[in-house]
This record gives sequence, C-alpha cells and structure tokens, in this order.
Amino acid sequence: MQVSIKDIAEKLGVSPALVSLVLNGKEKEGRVNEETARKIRELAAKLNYAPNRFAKALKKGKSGILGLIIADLSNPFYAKLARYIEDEAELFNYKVIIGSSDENAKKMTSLINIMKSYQVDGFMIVPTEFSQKRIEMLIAENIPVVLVDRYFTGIHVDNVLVNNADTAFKAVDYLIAQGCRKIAVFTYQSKLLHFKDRISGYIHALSTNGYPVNEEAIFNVRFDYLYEDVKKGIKKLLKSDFDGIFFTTDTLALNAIRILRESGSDITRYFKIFSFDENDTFDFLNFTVPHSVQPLDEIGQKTVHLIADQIENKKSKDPQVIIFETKFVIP
Amino acid sequence: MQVSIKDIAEKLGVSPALVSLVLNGKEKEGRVNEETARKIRELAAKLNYAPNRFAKALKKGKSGILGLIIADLSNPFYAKLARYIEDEAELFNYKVIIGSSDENAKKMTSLINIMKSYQVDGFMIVPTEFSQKRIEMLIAENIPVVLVDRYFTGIHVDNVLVNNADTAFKAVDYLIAQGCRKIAVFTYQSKLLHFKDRISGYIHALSTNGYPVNEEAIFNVRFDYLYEDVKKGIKKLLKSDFDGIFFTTDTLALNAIRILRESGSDITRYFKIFSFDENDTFDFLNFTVPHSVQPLDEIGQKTVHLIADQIENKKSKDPQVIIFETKFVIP
DNA sequence: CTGAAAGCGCTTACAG
DNA sequence: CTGAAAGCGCTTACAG
Repeated sequence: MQVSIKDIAEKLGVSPALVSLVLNGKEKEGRVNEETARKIRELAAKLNYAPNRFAKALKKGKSGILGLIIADLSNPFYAKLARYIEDEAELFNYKVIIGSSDENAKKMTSLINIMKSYQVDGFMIVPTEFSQKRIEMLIAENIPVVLVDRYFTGIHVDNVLVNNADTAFKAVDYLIAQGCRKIAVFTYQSKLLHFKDRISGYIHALSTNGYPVNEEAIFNVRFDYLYEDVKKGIKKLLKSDFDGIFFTTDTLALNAIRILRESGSDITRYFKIFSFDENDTFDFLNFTVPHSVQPLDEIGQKTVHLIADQIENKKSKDPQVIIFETKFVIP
Repeated sequence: MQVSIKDIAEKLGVSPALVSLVLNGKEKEGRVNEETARKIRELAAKLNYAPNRFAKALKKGKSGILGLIIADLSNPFYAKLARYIEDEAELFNYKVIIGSSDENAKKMTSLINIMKSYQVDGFMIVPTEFSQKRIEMLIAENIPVVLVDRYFTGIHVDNVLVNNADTAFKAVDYLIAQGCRKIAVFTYQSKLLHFKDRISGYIHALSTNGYPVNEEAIFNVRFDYLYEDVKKGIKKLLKSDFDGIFFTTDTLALNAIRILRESGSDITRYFKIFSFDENDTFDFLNFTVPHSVQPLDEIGQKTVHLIADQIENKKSKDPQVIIFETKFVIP
C-alpha cells in the first residue's frame, strides 16, 4: 500500500541504493547524475513517498524519537512544558513520545521499558519519588538521560532546574513585607528535594526576619488526597491567627482557593497568599494571586539541547546542571 | 547495547526462531519443549529483554501505533479527550501518537504525512476546516480513519459526535425560560458543520419561542483573534439591550468572562449566559455558569473501538456514525 | 556515476 | 520438537 524505495527504483530502472542516496540529499557528494536525481525526486513526490521510519531506524540504530516522562500530563504546568519540549525537539528533527507517571515510580519504570522498546534515542524525565535507582540503571546502560524540574543527590546526570530555595525565600519575604505576622506553608508530602528546598527557603525567610518557625505551620498534603488534605489544613488555619499562606505549588493554591470559594468566600478575606508557579485560573478570580513563574520555554529548550547533545556527541562530558531563575508576578 | 533475540538464542544454543516463538507465547501450540521454553523466558527476564518494535513492525506490517490528530492540545477539552483515547487504546495494546493541528488544514496534512511515515495503523482525527479532501485521500488509500467531534457531508467514514443542534436548542430554551428576551450568540467563524448546527439550534429555539432572529445577534469570532473579537462583541452588547448570551464553546465563554473580569466586573451582572461545554475554571468563579457536558470518556472509548475494529476486521462494513447526548449542568 | 550485497531484529512458512 | 532461510524497507560500505 505504502510506496517503498524499491517501487521507485523499479519504475525508474535504477537501484534502490541510488534512490536512498538521492532522497536523503546525499547526491551532492558528487556522485549522482543530476538528471537521475531529478527524476527520482519527482517520482517520489508524485507517489507521495514517505520513508518507513522503522526500517530506517532499524538500519541506523537510531530512531529519532525522544522519550519524555512527566509527572502528570493533566497538570497544565507539565502540559506546557511538554509542548515547549515538543516544539524544540521538532527543530532538531526529533519526535517526542510522552508518558505520564502520575507521580508513581512503578508506572515510571514501566514507561521507561515501553519507551525503550520503541528504541528512543534518549530520555527526558521529571522523576518521581523513589525513582533514583531506575534512573541510575538507565545511566549505567549508557542511555542518554536529562532530568527536569526535580533532582537527586549523588547522581551523575544532566539536570534542568529552577532556583527553588531562593524563590521560596523571596516569596515568604514578600508576604512578610506585606505585613503578615504568621505564615503557614502548604506543600506536598514528598521526599523530592525541590519541595524540601522550597520549605528551606520558607524557613530561612522566617528566621532571617526574626520570626519563629512553627512545625504546626507546615502542612504536608498527600498527592492522592490533594483536595481533602488542603481542606483539612484550611479549616485548621481558619480557627487560628495565621494571616499568610505560602503554597509551594499552584495546584495547592488553587485547591485552597476553591475550597473557600465553595463556602461562598474568597481566600483573600482571611489570608495574604503567595503561589509558587502560576495557573491560568488566577486570571479569572476577582482578586490577584501573587506568584512566581518558571521560564518553561527556556527550560524546555535547554532540556532538548542537552539530550540532543548527549545523543549526537557521544563523548561523555561532565554532566551539566542548569538552574533558571523564576520571575515574580506581584501586584 | 540492547539485548536481541539473537543474543538470547546464542547463549542458550538454540535458534532465534525458537526464542521468538516462546517470547510471543506461541509455544503452547504444542511445539516447544517445556524446559527450553522456561530457560528462554528466564534468560529474557534476567537480561531485561525488550523486543525491538521497529523490527517487529517492519516484519508484520503493523506498528501497533494509532495516530491522533486533534485541533488544539492546549485546549483542556481536547487534552482530556486525548487522555481518554490513550487510556482506552492501551487496553487494546495500541500506543497513540498525538499531534495538534492548531485548526490549520496545512498542519493537519503535514501531521498525517509524518504519522504515515511512523506507519500508524490508523488515524483518529478531529478535522479542521478545509480538510475534507485530505481525509478522503486517506480513505481512498484504504487507511483506517475515524473522525471525532466534527463531521463532513458526503464522506463515507466512521464518525463520533454529539447532538449539537439539539443541545444548542435546549441551551437557548433554558435562557428563555430564565427570562431572557434578547439572546446573542458567540461562535467561531468557521465552515465546520458542528458549529453551524449549534447556530441552527439557537435559531430554532428562538423561533420556536416566537422570538425574532437578528443577524446582529450572531457574533462570529476568528480563531486567531479570539480575545480581540470577543472583546469587540462584548463591548457592543454592553451598549445594547441584550440580556442573554449563548456561547457555542467554553473557550468563548471563558474569554467573555475574562474580559468583564478585567474591567472589574462580573459578566452575570449584565447577562444570563450558557456555555456549550464545560471548563474547569467555571468552578473558581464567584457565580455559576450553566453549561452542557459531553461524555468525553465514552467518546474516547468509542473512537478507539471503531478504529480497532477497522484495523482488525479488514472487511469494510458500512461506516458508523455514533451520536452521544450531552448532559446539562444548571443551578 | 551506479549497482550488488549485506545486515539491522524480527517473524513466518518450510523442512526435517 | 527444532533449525535454516527468506524477507519486511532501508542504508552503507564495497566494487566497478
């Protein structure tokens, strides 16, 4: 059904090898007759020839496919990141296959295996909790890997991040400057270091400003009980004298906003808030949400550059850790 | 680097063919020695063997990959649909590659060509305006296709839709029952028939209720100037005596809401509204937005069933057109 | 300037 | 019960 190189070769009475050469633009190596080349190109166009990538990949040992594993595709933050990565990959002639780990290390491992069977040339991964070992195996197998958004210690790998602790510090500092005296923080219950860093930044800002750090002020929300846990936390805070909340993620902020909204009220009536990361919904509220923004476009681009570099320049340089600055959007 | 069937065969002193048989679960055809089979499976597991899908696809002439082309992946409506389709496809052992046409027929064509080169076994397409011919070519090439969300006339193809005209009729009827006397409609400037149907439903509801149909009440928004055109429309309406708006899409409703929000006001202060399709942001507003909901899960599942059926049962039955009912979410 | 041949990893008749 | 061989569509040395 599909036209092959052989079909073209036969109709033109030349060898398949020649057709391959021409169609891959390698005829300018001074080897192919101009006239023959022209004929081949014309017939290929007319027949709507599309090369079989499987055959090509099989022969070349390279698929031209990159595997992207993100934490949660239904989260717009990662959906946007995926889009930027896809767009940049396209410029490098790579196709991206995307999988969502749903914050589950087992699912991440299974995605890695599936993608390996699709012969991906390299992996870009937003790693889940407890997935360090699987990543290390990949590196040991000599398969190109770039980690994004999150990191582990003691692992030798390219990594693209933002300045988590610093952003959190400035965020809490901002709330204090706005007059907050008691600031709570909502974060995910997780061993992932970028969350730890955001909490460190929070603590650092409090102590720098001479405020006490209170264990009770730190709310650890479970991924799988996001709504419920935030609700519990907010209820508790409403009975206390806290006047500010720092959310280490926009999903946490959004759920808190929603919970108050559901009882017919606005969160800003009770607290000044700050959200690490933006959310499109912020634009539709009848109050503004101060937040930080990650340069997702640059993060995506850099990620692709790093993986392409690993694939194309096999020589193993020292791994690079790239840290981007966040921007602040405050009224 | 990757383990192949040959590696396993050599280490065990058997032929590659045997390994292939066992690893594909075809040894129970009474042909392979139990003991040999066990050894093969054990070694494969130990070596973390993953079959090279390219080689397999090349040999079998089937890739196990489905191509999904949607209008806009950054639109949560399509992102959700894509997710349901992926999940269902997984149950059928298909992998899905997704492309976004951005409502552009040229881009759609180019995506089709790329996906063909990935040897997709079939296409699931949310077609753009002016793309009927390209779809017909696909059908002529005998490649399995299912159209989703939108349709053309005079084309012989499986199609999954909702009851557009009927939903629009009920929506406008609802606004009238709420006391609206003059109802405007915002829709996309497009020849796509499902939009036409929604306008028909609107017109039908007006005339059924004895209201005049006014050309001035129909606002055709350009995809590429969504925000600007909605803004112009809203400004115009604010100077008139319209008291209701039917939006043929949640994105239109959302932009209208946002535009009023930006001038510090709520749309509900001026109009009763109804949105065709839901949007997560509706939950965060300090008013409710009556809207209809499409059964995206069922739509996604049915789409996969239809394409899988086409691929697996080559016999060409008559094309099926499946029409789902929408649900209404009104206060 | 061009062709014949080998081989990527797999599956599938065909022999035995 | 098992092996040898062909071939999917392509590319890449190797010859000429």
